[in-house]
Amino acid sequence: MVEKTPTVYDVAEMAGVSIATVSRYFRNPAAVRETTRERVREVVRELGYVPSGSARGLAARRTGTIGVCFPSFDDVAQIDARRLEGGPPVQVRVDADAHVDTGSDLYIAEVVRGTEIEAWRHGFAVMIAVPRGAAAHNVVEGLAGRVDGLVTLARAIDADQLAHIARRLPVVVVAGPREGDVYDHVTANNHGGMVALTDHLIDDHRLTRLEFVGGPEDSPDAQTRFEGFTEAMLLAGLGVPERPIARCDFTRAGGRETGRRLLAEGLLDDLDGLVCANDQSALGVLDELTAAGVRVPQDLAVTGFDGIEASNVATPRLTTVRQPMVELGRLAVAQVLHRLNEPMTEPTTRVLPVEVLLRDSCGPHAGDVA
Amino acid sequence: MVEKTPTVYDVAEMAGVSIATVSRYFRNPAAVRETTRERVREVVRELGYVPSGSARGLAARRTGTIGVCFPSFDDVAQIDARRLEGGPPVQVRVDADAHVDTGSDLYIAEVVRGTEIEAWRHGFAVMIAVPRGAAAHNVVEGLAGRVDGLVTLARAIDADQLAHIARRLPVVVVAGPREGDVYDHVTANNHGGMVALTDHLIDDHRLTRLEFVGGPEDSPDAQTRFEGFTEAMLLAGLGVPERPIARCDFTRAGGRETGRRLLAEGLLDDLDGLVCANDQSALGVLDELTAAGVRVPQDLAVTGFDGIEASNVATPRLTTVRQPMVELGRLAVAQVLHRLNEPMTEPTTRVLPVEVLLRDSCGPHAGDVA
DNA sequence: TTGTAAGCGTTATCAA
DNA sequence: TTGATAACGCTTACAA
Repeated sequence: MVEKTPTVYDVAEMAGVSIATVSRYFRNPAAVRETTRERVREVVRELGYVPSGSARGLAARRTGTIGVCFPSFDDVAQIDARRLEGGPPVQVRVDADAHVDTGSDLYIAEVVRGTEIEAWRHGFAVMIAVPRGAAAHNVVEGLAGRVDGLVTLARAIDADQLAHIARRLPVVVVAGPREGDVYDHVTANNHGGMVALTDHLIDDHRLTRLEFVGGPEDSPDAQTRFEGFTEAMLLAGLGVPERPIARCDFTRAGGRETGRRLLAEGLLDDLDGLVCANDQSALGVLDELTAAGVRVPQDLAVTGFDGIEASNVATPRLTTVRQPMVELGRLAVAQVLHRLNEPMTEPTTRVLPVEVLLRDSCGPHAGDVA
Repeated sequence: MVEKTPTVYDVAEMAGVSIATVSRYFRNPAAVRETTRERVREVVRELGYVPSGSARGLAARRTGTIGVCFPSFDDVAQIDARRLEGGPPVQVRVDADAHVDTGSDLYIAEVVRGTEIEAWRHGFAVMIAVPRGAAAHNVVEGLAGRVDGLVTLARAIDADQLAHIARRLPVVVVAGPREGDVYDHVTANNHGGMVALTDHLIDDHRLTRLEFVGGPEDSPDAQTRFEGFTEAMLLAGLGVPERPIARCDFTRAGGRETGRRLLAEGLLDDLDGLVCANDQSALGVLDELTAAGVRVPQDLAVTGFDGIEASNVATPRLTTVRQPMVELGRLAVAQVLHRLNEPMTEPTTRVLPVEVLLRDSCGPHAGDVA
């Protein structure tokens, strides 16, 4: 950003054409004579001209970008404190314990990736924003003002503000159940997946004493999965726990903490299996069980939910339910785009299929299923 | 987007103030009398007013957003083909083989996460775009026109175009070496990390017959790591391979393919260890070695690079070099913001420290190191 | 195929 | 503390 920023006027003048022609050169090159086009191209190169997205958006009344909002699980204060540099260029250390420090949410990363892919397919860009901290409202408002439509994960934006911006642009909620709202929803079949998984444990492995490790209290996904679990237990005539035997925050560190607690309190002694609300927490539980000498699946079955890559690398490989995370993101964007054209149709709810992946952490498979 | 979009004019009229006051209400509320503020607030709520980011950006000559560009490793054609819906709501299947289908690049996800965090800290939004397919140029141009500065991963944007847009806004390149360019660079200490890791294999484990599994030909990171490896070998007086024993594309699937090939061709028979250019490929190699009955680390040591979570879940746990991925993203944004204020200073190169994590895949540790 | 000109919805300067 | 008003850089009829 060294030189004065050139505008259409500069290009037009230098190329000896009108600004309309310069605009056409970018928007609809075919409508410009070959020789003219060449002249404009030359000037654009020479001047280093880049069209202003703001001016474009203002004039055309569309930004060509989709907003994506998701909740943050990182500790803001901690982020603030962590310094960016310093220390020796290379540090060597024995990483004896499988410590965990990544707060990265693979699930969100995949959904975001899906939104980017679908947006790209339609020539849209993606703008991401995380409403955390005191300025959360401003973050969302800024985002809303800069995009043509918004995809938001459940719990990222408070209901009032969401209602406010939904008056101005299409909003699609990912992974949240409809709660009396009027937005389009895209979600995975959490309920069905968990029922099928629990059925498998009960029917094929003959496990009867099962408990559920829950997620955050306010996670609709975690809640739905718990309901799927209890429904399957109920239908099998088994005792149904009123609540999860424990809750954790969907992170692996949280899972380990939970694992330690359950072990310490002897809560696993009469158990056949632990059904966890997501993969990360299941992996954490697994860490602790293994460390404590509990054999999985022989002594205790453990299952996850999501189908992140780590679940497929763990020992034992984790039986889980794969959510189509990329597809969730893609479909959400597709729906935003659809509603941009068809504003007045009824709000929709799309439920994407899931896949129960039977691997090693629930016991040996009698044979192929389904 | 049902109602007519209200503007400052509508708000101003309805609140009985000028548009300037409405603008102030948003930009600098303290400069508006409390009672006036209340009146505007009321109207904004009532009208469902959301300020236009485009108009804002145009008038203020800054967008308040940072662009982030990264290369795509997904197969575009495949993306296009994959359908979004259909199939049974739940499918149950025995996932006997540790198949791999996720093309997600954890490294990129973490870097992007870092950019978002740092941008957020400064009140900026992040716009992401992937220049893939035929319209790659347009994607980048669109991005460049809509942001105040740009962070790009190496290889995402072609040199000509990068030079073009760098005339208009600050550009910071992540994970690419300076190649005669004038951009700011942020990178991890690939070289030092690999030297330290290789030294460890040689000095502490007494391994002498080592080979390197490379990454994509055009990856500067992969190249730098290979050089670190050969340098360490050379200094130890060991035979230095001219080139990697194999190359793969940084994916786990690619690693498995490589593993199979090496096994089939008997290339591992006289080897002590395999140093891989990244974690994903190391995990893939590990998959195949384990399947073939090769014991790691007893028969053969295997190491990775990156420090993604899966490397810490694998059996054996993968010895690797952890890159500060989030910090790379954060620092890149910080640098863009810095240059926005200080346009005329010399281009900088920041090299972030790495951490060699000694785990199980290189053999038992004699004791604590460093 | 090209040009003219009227917006698009803000911010910012200056004056009141 | 508030108001007029001139940019800001483009798109898009409409006319030529």
